[in-house]
Amino acid sequence: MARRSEHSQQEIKEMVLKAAESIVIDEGFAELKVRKVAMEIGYTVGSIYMVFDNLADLVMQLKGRTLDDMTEQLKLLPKQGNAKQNIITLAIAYQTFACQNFNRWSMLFEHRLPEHEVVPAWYQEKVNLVFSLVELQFLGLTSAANEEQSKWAARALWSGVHGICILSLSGRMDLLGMRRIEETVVLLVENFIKGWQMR
Amino acid sequence: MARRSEHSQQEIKEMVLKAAESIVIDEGFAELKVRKVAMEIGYTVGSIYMVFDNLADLVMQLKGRTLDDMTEQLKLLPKQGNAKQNIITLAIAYQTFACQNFNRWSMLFEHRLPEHEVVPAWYQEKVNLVFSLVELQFLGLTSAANEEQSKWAARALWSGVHGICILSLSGRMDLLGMRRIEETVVLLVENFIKGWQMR
DNA sequence: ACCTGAACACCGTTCAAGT
DNA sequence: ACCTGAACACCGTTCAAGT
Repeated sequence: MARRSEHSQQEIKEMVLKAAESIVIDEGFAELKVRKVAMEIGYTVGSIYMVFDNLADLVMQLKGRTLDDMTEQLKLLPKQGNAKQNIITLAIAYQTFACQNFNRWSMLFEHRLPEHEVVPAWYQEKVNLVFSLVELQFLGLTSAANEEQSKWAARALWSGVHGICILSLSGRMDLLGMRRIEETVVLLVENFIKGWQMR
Repeated sequence: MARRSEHSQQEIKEMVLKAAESIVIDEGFAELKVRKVAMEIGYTVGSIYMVFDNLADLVMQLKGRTLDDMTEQLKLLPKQGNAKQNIITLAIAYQTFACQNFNRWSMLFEHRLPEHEVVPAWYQEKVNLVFSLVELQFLGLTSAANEEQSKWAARALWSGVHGICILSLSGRMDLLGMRRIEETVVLLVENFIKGWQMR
């Protein structure tokens, strides 16, 4: 037994992440088990702990990848001169990503670090990156806006968009269907911006 | 052994809920275990299953109680003629409840029913009750609003307020402190209503 | 050095067996 | 009828032992 060396540590790490990602996508975050991942890649449980501290570590990496995918998708969006339209486009794209990658997206918020554990800086940075895309557009919204206020407004609105996605996609709102959710997102964004611009 | 009959089924049910509630409040939802509850009330694990189908059932009852407490607190709020002010008051009260009852409030959204299980009607009704408080105020906001549109706007905004609470209280936003969160909530509400009223 | 797999502690849930 | 507590299946994690 042991000493196979068929794959480098790096390769195993990648295999684990790929396998774990598939499980989350196909069966949901609740179905992600260390033993299942190990079996999937043809190794035993112990080997997972060679490349990850523990399950929480593995999950954080997965969450990071999900944020990367989301950021990439948001960055691909066509930009126009109209900042307001860009924000609406971003909001719809966020909601679309949440719908189309529901299990991975849910994982971002279902998973909580064990008590008193701090969010790693590299992860927080990825979160900030998403927010910054909206903040950037908010700066282009009105000339007379303080940069700090702009940032603040962007985060308030983006949290709001997120709230609609969370409550809608958890079946906690009865009005359903992606179409309806998208309309709700647009409603929030348009009215908020309207109010913000005439402050 | 067995056959104690010191408490009625109803009494045991109540004892279980009280004990479970304490555990969630003091140690968080993740620390809620059947064995811990049983020990707390001086019974054995099996007895929990006399009065609840399973842990998920027990948790749903707990969540229902939390929603009841929240509704009660929101209903106690002083009402003025000004619908806009009432909505702001409601939003701040929601955020305050979330802060002051963080562990119980988090449980509402951390807990997910096992795959394909439907939310019980009685629970959905309690959720709707919360939403209805905001919807009612939205009807008083402008005379020229379609009732359906009003309801829609109320749910959009309320989801938004919830989003701010979720992201802020999970330490996912760097601007911190309850004060700052409250200001963010007010920012979202005021601008949304401003935009909504001039549509 | 790399990997195994048995072992440990800890879950939710069940149910035969006592009173 | 009420309640026990041992048993089961299933977790994450560790680590002595092999190659």
